[in-house]
Amino acid sequence: MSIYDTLNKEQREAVFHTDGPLLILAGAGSGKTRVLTHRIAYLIEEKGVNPWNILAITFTNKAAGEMRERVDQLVGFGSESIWVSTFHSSCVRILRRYIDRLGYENNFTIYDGDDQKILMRDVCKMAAIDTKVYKERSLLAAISSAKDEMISPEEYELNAAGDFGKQKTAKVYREYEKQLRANNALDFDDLLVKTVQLLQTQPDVLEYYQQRFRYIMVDEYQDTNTVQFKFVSLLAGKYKNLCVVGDDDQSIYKFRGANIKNILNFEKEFQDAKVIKLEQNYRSTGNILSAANAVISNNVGRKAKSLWTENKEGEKIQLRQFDTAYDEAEFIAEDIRKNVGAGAVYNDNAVLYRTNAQSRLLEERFVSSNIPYKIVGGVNFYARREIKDLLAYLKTIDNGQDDLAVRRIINVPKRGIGLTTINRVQESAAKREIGFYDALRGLDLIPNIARGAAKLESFVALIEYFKGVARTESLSDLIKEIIEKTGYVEELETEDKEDAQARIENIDELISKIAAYEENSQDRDEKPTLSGFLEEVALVADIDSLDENQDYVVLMTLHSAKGLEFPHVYLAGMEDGLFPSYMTVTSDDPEEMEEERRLCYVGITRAKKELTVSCARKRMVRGETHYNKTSRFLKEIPEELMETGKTFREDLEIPTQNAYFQAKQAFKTKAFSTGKTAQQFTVTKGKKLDYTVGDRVRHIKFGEGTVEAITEGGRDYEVTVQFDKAGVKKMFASFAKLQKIK
DNA sequence: CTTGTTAGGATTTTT
DNA sequence: TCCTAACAAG
Repeated sequence: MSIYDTLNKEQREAVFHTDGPLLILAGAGSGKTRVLTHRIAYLIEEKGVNPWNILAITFTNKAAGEMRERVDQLVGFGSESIWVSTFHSSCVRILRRYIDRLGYENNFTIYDGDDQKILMRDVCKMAAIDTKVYKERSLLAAISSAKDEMISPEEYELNAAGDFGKQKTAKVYREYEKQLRANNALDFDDLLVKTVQLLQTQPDVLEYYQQRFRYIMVDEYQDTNTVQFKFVSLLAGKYKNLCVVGDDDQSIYKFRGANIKNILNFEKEFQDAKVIKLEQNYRSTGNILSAANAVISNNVGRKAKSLWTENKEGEKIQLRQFDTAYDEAEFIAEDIRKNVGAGAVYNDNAVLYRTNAQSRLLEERFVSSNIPYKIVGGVNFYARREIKDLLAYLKTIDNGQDDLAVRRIINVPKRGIGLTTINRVQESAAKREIGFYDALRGLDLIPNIARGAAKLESFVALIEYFKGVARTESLSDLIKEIIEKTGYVEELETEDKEDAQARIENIDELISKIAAYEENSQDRDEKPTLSGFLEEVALVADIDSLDENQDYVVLMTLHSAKGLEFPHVYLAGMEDGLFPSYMTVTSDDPEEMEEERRLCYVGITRAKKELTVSCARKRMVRGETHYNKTSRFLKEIPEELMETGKTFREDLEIPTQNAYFQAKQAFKTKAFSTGKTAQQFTVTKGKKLDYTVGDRVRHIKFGEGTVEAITEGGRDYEVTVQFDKAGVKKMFASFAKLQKIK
């Protein structure tokens, strides 16, 4: 019996078809990862392919890690020399070796969205563009889609003839590119664009990678954009051993340039491509799958396919409607608690929503219900202020050409270097066409900075000192030295007590991430370098931090949930205007609604055993109360598949723009809630706390600590606790749910 | 040059 | 509602 016997007919066909182009259309839950991993195993074990010649591209680092792990289990040895990585990190690896051929230095830095925006602001200032008329974000969006389509600034300009707005954009695009180059920096899109440019212009480099990657596999193929497709087709151009796996029904990144034509064009670009459909679903119950099929069948533009399953019908889909989003959150928390009581672990449950902002209410509810949870998304760890500051130090030490980084930290912590001084340096640097940091090193050449000169000099001396440390000491020592010498943490502490603790924790985490990086490199027999660390850090997504070994409920957006599965799934906020989003509802492009529906399909098919969909009649959005109808997607699920609780009333559909009605509602709500608060007031206060000053207590998130003070707040007790790990926190007793220890 | 105040924007999704 | 960036005052 071999490992391939457990596959079905189509899966086996896909695994055994090793040579020549192959397109696998894999429906949700049809075991595509199994096919990919078994295919790799088959290549190595049966076909004698050197692992070194295999490249597998996934969407996230997490998926890459999992794939490697699973291949590891199937293959005896050698899996470590397979390249399994994301598009972006593959490109970085190639560019680090060869980008000097395009006139960059090999230690280029990578700009994230925030960096791009700062750079764009400077560009607009320079080009005298009013950012009130042309927003940085929309300019960047235009440039990004141009890059996705591999349109250069010059081409963009040609296309812009006659269109004033486009001409402006073209001008900005050109200047933006110039600045990036001057900073020796690439943005995310550049990583792909420059790699393709490199492969197109350097025959020997192309030849090398074509030889090396004789077998290429691409996961989540439906979400690739034009430049990614070009990258893959160049690499596979010689041997054509390219296997792509995708599902057009799960294409949810069109807004980011994902090009559905890549699936359709595949057979054109690679003639005699074999196409295999995987249509048996192993993940979900019959009811869940029927619901998913029913919803997605409303889309016109899709490849015909029919997913089926041998699984049992299972539970009906639970539909709940609530008065407010608070009620919804409360229900979800309680229901999860019920699941856990019935034998599930927290990890079996996931709550999915359309926008990150929805996580807040849920989080509050989970804290007060003592349910461990993890929120994926929102602000990336490496995008936090304190982390970016420290990374800017590291970047400055590593690559003095990154002006953005230098300017970020020149006065952080405060050194009395103000805007006027910085601008003078900037002007002088621009005039002489040298970098900001280089200008700092030749201070005497800059006019009118007599007063600031001494401070600037000591800043330069500090950086030069760090460079020395970087040469002789380990990375861990370097970061500690930076924190020490700059007094960064002390500065934080004096600034604001509330935030400071969390920020210091983040810094500690950064230190351990650096240590982990050093360890990992040593395991791989690589030398840990500053550039290496910065590179790794630039490309991590929040989803990568999900850890199956920890038991928590996962909260995330539908987009982040792609590729994951859970026994119990909650789709929250199923309301028109939220999901599908307001933008989509008001748009006159029907394609957008189809994409939104695909997103819904992705959400439904994440569920293995039980799916709960919920909505609220009334929801606070940016401080305003919105009255939403139930989502049109709910109406697309056949009624017989659903079960509604007592709380659901479909008849009640509230008009959105009726001022009188809203006023009436608001009045009612107010009247009602005052009464309720008064009640709560007595309840909470009447209830005595079972701990007092000096007692040891436990908090769900912050761990153990000692109560330092208890004060009577407006309607609740305010408790100050010194936590062992998390520092001092102030919180409301009824919200914090502290438990006394012993 | 630093600090405090205010006005405006954000929330559709992210490597 | 909350956060950021721009502006004004010390």
